[in-house]
Amino acid sequence: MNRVVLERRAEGAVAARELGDDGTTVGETRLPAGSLAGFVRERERVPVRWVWDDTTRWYPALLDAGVRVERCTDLRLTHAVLRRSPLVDQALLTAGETAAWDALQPVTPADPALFPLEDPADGLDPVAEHERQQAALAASTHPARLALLLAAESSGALVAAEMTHAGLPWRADVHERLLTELLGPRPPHGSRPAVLEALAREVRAALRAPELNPDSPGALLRALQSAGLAVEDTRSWTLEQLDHPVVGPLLEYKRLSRLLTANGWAWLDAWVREGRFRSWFVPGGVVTGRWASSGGGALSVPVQVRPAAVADDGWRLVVADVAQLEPRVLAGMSGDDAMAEAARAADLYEGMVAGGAVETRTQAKVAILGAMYGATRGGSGRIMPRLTRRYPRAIGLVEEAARAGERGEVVHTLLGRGSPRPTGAWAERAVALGEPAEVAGSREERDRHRRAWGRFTRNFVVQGTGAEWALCWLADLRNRLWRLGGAGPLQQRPHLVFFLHDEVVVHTPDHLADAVAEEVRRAAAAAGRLLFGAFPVDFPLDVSVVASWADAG
DNA sequence: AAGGAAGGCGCC
DNA sequence: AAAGGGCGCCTTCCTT
Repeated sequence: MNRVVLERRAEGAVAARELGDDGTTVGETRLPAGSLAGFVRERERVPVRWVWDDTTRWYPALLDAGVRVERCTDLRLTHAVLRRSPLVDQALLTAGETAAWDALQPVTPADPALFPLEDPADGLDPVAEHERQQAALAASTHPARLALLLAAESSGALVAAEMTHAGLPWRADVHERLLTELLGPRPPHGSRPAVLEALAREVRAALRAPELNPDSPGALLRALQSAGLAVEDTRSWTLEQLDHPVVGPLLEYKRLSRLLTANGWAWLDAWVREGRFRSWFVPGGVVTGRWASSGGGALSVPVQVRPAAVADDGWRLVVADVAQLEPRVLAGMSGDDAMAEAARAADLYEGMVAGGAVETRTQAKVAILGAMYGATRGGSGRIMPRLTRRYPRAIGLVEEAARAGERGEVVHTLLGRGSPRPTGAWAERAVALGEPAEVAGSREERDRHRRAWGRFTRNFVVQGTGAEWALCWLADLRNRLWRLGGAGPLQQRPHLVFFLHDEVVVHTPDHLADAVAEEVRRAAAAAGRLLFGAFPVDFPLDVSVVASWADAG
């Protein structure tokens, strides 16, 4: 399949350079300003991979023009992956431009408009960068895995742009009704809603602190202590342990205050337009490969307000999430037959009980989370030896990742995404043994940092490979949805509107909802095969076809 | 006035 | 024996 490299020129013109299979230029088209969308639409009739510096700089305008692309290489994202991958010879990526590619940031429509050719991306040569990346990939120790990662990462960039373009269907009227029921009518700017004000009065009375502002953690802590309560912080979890009349109203105040500040009327004003919630998804925004988001808190849309996410008339939401993604990924990447056997159950934790590793589901969950996060709250520590005997490869993999991190080494995901190098005095010690003591901090402090980094690398390999599975799922699903039909632009077909780590939401015409649900499952199975080949690890989904997101699950 | 740290809490 | 991963974003509070 040919590739076409797009490059901005002066005055809004674009150069499109066609590369043949061997990477040599076989043609070049110069496009005057305004003609790019038409060119891309035509060229898409024959399979092509677009190569561009950064999807956020090209794709939103194409989508606005009604043009969808099948595949791309996002050089900014693939550069970032390759630069950190321990499977790659970094010398092959090095050039005068490398630092500029390292520094390149995605853009959002909210960014101040850049004047033409003032964008740092415009000083970069995408053809040269693409050649360096292809050479590095070809020479890497696992070119097939890395190539899959680069393709998935780039597909993710397309999905992210498409999800922002389409937006998550959001009924402001439903949301406002919910706010009014819980908080009272919208108050004038700067004052508390009636329900919150009443709760604040109750809190002040219970603590005999008539001037208290319950939003001030410091003042609240002092008031609690003056009332004779032995607390060191004001977290909800701490307050729940207390027996005092203030606890009820204070917890309710915190719950509703959180709703008001995070997803209240101001949030609606800022983020919901024309029936859609539009935030920006940031592929590769997290070092592990998970996505970040920007604007509106898309990574934490509370269950409380999900009733407002409602499909259009004649449309449905297909909501799908993977049960226990990360333990399943751990079973697959470690090749642990016993854990894969447990993962054959719809509930992996029940599978562990059935396999005799533990007595109860709760034990199973605590133990697995402990193994993946490095936590051992009492009970988990006692179960670990049994877990290690029963699942030697799975537990061995995360333990080795933790030890490597503690030694200051880089670890990597199944497909080759590398962890960051540790910084700080303890890491320098780890690398250069025998340095003078007392360089920075106490021995205890250094050990604390070392163990914390071990917990990070322990989790990195699992979280990061989980993110790779999810990217493959998403990329395959995107293409399946497109093929499901329709002739119109994206928003008239089934399309993705939300993605969060192990969960997707598809907005689809009613009559295609069941077909979408089936494709979501097939895409999950395909992702499992892409990452783990024939190794038998299942990724069962919970799939709901609903009018409102709140009805899923 | 602006910026950042800290406390806190929502999501996976 | 103990050891809790990754985010975004709100308000308060302090510094510059």
